[in-house]
Amino acid sequence: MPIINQSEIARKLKVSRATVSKALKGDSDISDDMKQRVHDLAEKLNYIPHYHARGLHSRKSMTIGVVVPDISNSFFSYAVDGIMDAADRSGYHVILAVSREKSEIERKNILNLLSMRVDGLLIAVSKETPDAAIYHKVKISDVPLIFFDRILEEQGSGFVGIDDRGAAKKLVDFVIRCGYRKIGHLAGSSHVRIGRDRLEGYLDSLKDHGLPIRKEWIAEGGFERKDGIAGFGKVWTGREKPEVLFAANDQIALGAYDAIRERGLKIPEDVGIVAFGHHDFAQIPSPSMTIINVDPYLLGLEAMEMMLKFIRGEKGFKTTVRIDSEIEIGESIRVPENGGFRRI
Amino acid sequence: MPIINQSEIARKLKVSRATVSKALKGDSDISDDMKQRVHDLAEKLNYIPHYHARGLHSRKSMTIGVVVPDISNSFFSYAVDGIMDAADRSGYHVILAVSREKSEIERKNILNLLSMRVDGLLIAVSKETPDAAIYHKVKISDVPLIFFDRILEEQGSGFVGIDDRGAAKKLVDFVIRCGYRKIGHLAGSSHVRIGRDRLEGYLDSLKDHGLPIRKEWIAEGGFERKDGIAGFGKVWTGREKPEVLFAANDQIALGAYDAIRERGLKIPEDVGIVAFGHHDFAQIPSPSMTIINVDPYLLGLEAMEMMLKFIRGEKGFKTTVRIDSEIEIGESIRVPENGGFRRI
DNA sequence: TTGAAAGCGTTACCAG
DNA sequence: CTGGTAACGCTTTCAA
Repeated sequence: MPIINQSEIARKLKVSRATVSKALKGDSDISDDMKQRVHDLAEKLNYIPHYHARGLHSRKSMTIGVVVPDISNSFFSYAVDGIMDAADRSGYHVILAVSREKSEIERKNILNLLSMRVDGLLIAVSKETPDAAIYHKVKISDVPLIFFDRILEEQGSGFVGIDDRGAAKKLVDFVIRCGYRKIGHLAGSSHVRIGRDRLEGYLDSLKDHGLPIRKEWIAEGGFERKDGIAGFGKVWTGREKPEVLFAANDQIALGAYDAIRERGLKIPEDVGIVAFGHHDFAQIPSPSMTIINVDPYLLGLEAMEMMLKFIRGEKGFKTTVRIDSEIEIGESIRVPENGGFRRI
Repeated sequence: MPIINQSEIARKLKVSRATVSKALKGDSDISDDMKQRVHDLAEKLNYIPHYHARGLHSRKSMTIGVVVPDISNSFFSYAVDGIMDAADRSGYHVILAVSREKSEIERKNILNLLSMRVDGLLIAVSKETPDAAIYHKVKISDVPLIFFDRILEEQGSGFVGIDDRGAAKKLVDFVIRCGYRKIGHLAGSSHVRIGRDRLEGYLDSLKDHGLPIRKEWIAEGGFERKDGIAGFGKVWTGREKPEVLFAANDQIALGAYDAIRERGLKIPEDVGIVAFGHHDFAQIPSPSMTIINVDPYLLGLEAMEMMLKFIRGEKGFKTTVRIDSEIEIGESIRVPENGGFRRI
């Protein structure tokens, strides 16, 4: 038996459709008796309101479209968690689409969501060079657009992201406070924003503490495991070795582990490793690793909250937000026992 | 500028809405010239079809509702990946809802999805005792319902799950083929289906190989890390120790690791550990662990494919499918070098 | 307190 | 080949 509609109820009750509609939403000008009868019958006949028919009229879908590059990536799945929680609280629904890091799929996803008349779009752009045309389309269609994590330069849209530079600085500051002075950096590519920002943060910290910048201890490359292996090779050639290496992400750290193991070196005795990441590192169990723990859940929460402000037409809020991070101390470097900072 | 509609195009072109509608979907009885003009203007005015208005008429949403208990759980995020891929191929959309393992949220999610008039419902039930009423509602509303991974006894619905029993047997068979005869089991709770099935598979294998069942080497408990610690304690008390332990999941295995480390024992020299899981174990890096690798992606794929058969009204397909698993060999047990089966 | 009618964006059926 | 009209399920305004 397919789901019935209001007309059906109206017919059985020999009243008009309008009466049923009003009774169902508790409109004050329907008698309590009528309301009761309508509700009872609705329950009995298993009536379920038709969300989109309602939306057609109100021109609101109470739905936010979200596009992420990859849902199996724990970073994004936590972010989506945060997004959904924030949406829930305000009675919004979320429709999730996955772009698989392909801008073509991203384009289709966005078009679909627009077709569904979502009230807003929350997007983490794919790694591929984006299709600017689709974003132009979004813009002229007046649908609020907010980017999270990955930004696409598109003026007039909001952005919520991790404070990479600040976090990197925070982590290196910590390492320095642990007493280390010789700190290298296995950087990612400086063609990518996160690569640049993390490198900048590292440099900020060194400068702040009056430490020299030793180019031979900075290895640029990619963000893959192999880049970690190669990077370690580069910074480990000179006469003087760094005491601690700051890896720009988990894959690079993993590669460094490989290289270290291969040389018969030990962590943290011979060299310490700290890395940029979040607590659900897929490959390196975080308890054994000292990381700067970025919180994707919080990022999702903030992104959706910014969206809601946007939609409600609030004024004067910041349209660019950067999420702060916390240090999680693992066994990959030696931390002074009584330095007064077991947990930062 | 809000998104325009067909009427707008019709007005500007001084033709009827019907003509525009037909031209846009390439109906054969519209002149090529007219089609061209309509398409051009649509493009120019940034027309985007209204998905739900269309659905209102066709009474099809081309959308499948999916409910999972937890999207940050990599098992489910991979499953959702599979679900979305299969849906995509057939032009279906997916709306994802997350129940946070709460049956009350699950109930709301289902109601929402029904309100959105999804064409089908794909559900992994939450751990809490389910609200049977909502499933009854689904049933009488004629919306196709398929459970995946976690089943709720509800006759007439499809189910796609992991073949836990077969997989457990396969893994223990492998351990036996490696030459071990003393194999214990850190079981979960036998009140839960997966606990029972994995235990059964373990027993199946022992029986098949004519090995005795040693009750003192089977520890039942829960599925948490602490249960792994406790379980190891139980099976490690007797005079004769097992050579290999089969843990019913990753958390239990992790607990066993803790207990083993605490006693100063070594893996795999003193005791081997194999476990039930999938390749993206959150806590134990899978390369170091021998596991029976279940594939959640495949599960999602199969579940959605069953749904599509259901919707298309195909006949005679199996409504219960169990997904097979593969062994992934890690360093947690010693495997004979030339046993002829480096990879199964 | 209830009902009639118009409208939301689209499609389908018939006429012309 | 094109257009008028009703219908999809619901809400809202205005009358009764």
